[in-house]
Amino acid sequence: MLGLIRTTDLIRRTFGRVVEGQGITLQQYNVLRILRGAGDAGLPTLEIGSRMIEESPGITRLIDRLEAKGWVRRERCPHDRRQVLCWINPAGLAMLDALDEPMAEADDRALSMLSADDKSHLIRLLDAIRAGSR
Amino acid sequence: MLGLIRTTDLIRRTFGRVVEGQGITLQQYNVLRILRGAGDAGLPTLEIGSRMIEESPGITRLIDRLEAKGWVRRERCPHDRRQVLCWINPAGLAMLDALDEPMAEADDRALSMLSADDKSHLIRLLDAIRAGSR
DNA sequence: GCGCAATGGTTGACACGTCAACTATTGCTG
DNA sequence: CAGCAATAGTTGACGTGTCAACCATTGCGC
Repeated sequence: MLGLIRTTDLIRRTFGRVVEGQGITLQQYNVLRILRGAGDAGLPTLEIGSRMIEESPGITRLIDRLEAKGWVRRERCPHDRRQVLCWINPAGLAMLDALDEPMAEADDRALSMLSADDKSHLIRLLDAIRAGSR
Repeated sequence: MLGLIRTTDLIRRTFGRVVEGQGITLQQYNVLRILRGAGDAGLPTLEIGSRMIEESPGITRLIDRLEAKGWVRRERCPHDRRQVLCWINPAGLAMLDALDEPMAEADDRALSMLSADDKSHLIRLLDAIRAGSR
């Protein structure tokens, strides 16, 4: 239990330090990654939220900040005017690209001490915990 | 990586929900547990922080709130007037006691899907990650 | 077509976590 | 013993998570 929390905090900080070089936080990075994956179609606000682990109010403000920094564009959807679609813009894409390499390295380093077997076992155990904590 | 973060978030919320019945957060609960363990000797602020995973400013304010709710007493240490000692008081102890049982149950439930072997394996893997992320 | 519940978001308020800057003490060093 | 670095803690500012309350828009049922 405690080990889980401590380990995750450590990991989060490690990756946070990688992205902060670009003046961004880990959560903001995650949102941008999701938007990059969505491509030209864009994504409604809550859809982004559901791909993270967060409640909507957090998402709204997260995107407020990304928009203020000029990495994201938002527009009310014409078909369903309740929705607000979000896109990553070129500046955001460029910034993400600059992080791809360092993030991949950090990823390697973070789990380099585990064998492939260890990793898949870890994943199975974590999945089991989540499946059981319904 | 992602599994680690998702699982921990889930766990944190699960335990958070248990303690919120007493009008307390998980972090506040952790501080009180540490203070209960310290007994009559009390603990200096930063010592509490080092047993959690947090930087000092967070601790100061965490304890501000605990003191405001009447669960903790603070006093400047006479021997080293830089330090501020903290003690849990009777009201805090009573509140903690009320949580012992539900927390133990939640603990059982949270990991009930894992065998003893699985648990020790998980702990080993997590320890390995922390040891390697130096 | 009207009424109303459901859906999609936003705002306000509060608890954290973290960084940087600052105060108060200690205690070492010359 | 004067001076200064190290230690203990606090304050300010900002990003993030979460709850509750709220507004706008849709779309279903009658």
